[in-house]
Amino acid sequence: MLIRHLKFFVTLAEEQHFGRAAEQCSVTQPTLSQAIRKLEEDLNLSLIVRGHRFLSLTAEGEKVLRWGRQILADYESLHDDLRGRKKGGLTGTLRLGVIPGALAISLLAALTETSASSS
Amino acid sequence: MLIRHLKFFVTLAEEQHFGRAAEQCSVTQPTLSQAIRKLEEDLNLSLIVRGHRFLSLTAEGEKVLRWGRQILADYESLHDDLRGRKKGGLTGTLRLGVIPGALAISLLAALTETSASSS
DNA sequence: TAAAAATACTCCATAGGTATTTTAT
DNA sequence: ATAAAATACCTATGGAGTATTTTTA
Repeated sequence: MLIRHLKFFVTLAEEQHFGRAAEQCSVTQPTLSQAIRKLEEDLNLSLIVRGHRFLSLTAEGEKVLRWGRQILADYESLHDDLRGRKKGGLTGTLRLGVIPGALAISLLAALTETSASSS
Repeated sequence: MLIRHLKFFVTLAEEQHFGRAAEQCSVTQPTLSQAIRKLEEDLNLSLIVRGHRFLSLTAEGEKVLRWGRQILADYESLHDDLRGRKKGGLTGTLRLGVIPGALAISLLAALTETSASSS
């Protein structure tokens, strides 16, 4: 799976239109269509409710959309980080482990000067 | 960039050894070597300090490692989510924007039932 | 009939394999 | 001599394009 193709999908979800999404990603409409099909194949589910126009995302598509955005955000942050652009504010990622029965929250990673994460 | 190749890189960082990393990823050593080179090319930086053995990660490699782990964690969470496995604890991602001069912290996204994010 | 997405095809980049070489222990 | 990574080479997959078809609004 190409990270690039996640971008196609997220753009499609925003544009609700294959042609406009393709244009925005600087690829042709068949290329974007094929990439979405490939994604569906890889994940073994359907992302889009298709008529002969774009209709909507499936429930699973909505899930994948949230995760796709997350992954793309991480990916873009990486590039910003590597290029030393910090864009004003400090941004980082925390992971919170929550133990439901115990009402305990363990803080697994803290914000560093630039950003940090751990598992 | 293939998400698969990020996995190669993270595994290599853990194993500190091309051969073992390749074996663990179920690919041959040249395949893994080539994939790492391709990553370096894509990102336009060097990830590994190479002698004729694996020596260490570069400083930039360490950065990429952190982000790679983050992206892979997201990717694996997606799969778990799609398959309805929630694995016990709830896990999510928060994004915190910090305004240095003001000592103010704005909470931009909260934890939902499964997980949520926003920008 | 116009617009949107799918289909059919072609081409080329590249992921991945096998075999081999190089070099440092 | 051995082990590790790189290199050379080959094949097959699939990403991306152009042209066309299909369908419905």
